[in-house]
Amino acid sequence: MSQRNTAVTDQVTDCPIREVLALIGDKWSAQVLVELGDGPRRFTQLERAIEGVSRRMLTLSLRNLERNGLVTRTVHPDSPPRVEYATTALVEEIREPLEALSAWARRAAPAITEARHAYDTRREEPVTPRA
Amino acid sequence: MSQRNTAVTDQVTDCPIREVLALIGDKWSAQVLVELGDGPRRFTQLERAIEGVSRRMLTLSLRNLERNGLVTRTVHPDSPPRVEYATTALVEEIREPLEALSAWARRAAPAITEARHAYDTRREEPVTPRA
DNA sequence: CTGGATCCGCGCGGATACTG
DNA sequence: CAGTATCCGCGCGGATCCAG
Repeated sequence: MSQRNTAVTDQVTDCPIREVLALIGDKWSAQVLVELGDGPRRFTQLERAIEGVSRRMLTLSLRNLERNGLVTRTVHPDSPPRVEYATTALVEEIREPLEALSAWARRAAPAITEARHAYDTRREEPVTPRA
Repeated sequence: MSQRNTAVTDQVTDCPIREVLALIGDKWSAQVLVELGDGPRRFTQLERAIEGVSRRMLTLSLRNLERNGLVTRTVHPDSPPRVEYATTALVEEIREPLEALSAWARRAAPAITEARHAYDTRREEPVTPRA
């Protein structure tokens, strides 16, 4: 079974939000779901769409999503091989809150940047009074 | 500055959902926000409420949340020291989608467990036909 | 009580090469 | 095209000790 696909998921505690993170909280899975939101995609399409992902990690992410019932994998008996991934009904149920979080991220970005700057400068000044 | 509090956050790509994960996608931050959802809490209260968290990670998580403007830290000049943490208005805006995700996690749990089981057995049988 | 400092293991994830 | 196999660095996070 190569690389243990039970990696991210399985047991956590019993905090629901932790369960969600266990499902899509790794580096690429959430973005995969986003890409699949516009309809089924082939492996290479995903690879190109998701900037910076390696084939290895894309495969692992897709395997996990598939194992947890969030993504389906259908192999078309063509040559060259042709595999399509798609989201399941389970994912539809979280599309909306996920969109809400995305929208919030965009809206809050300036405030967050400012908060970071404020925090950082607030912690630097006491160290180097002048300079 | 000790341990680089820029750990999780800062630059990612430009996928909004990745930004959210960068903010609260680490092991404990989301759960901290959940605990603070019922009102301000002291450090030790959080430590006890969040099963399995170490003082170190709780501190780091709180520092990150504070730095990104999601949590406030107020020190009451008492002896022994008394520090209270609370969520900011920024967090209020995502309480609802976060709740939605939590609710979904609870609802979907059986389906996910079943999907895992189906996937696992489906992958084991071809290996050991009998046994 | 509320942390900070240090040490360290382990697993995520990147790079690369190989395959049906 | 759609993966798999192997190697490996690095950073997350746990354990422990110390401090105001």
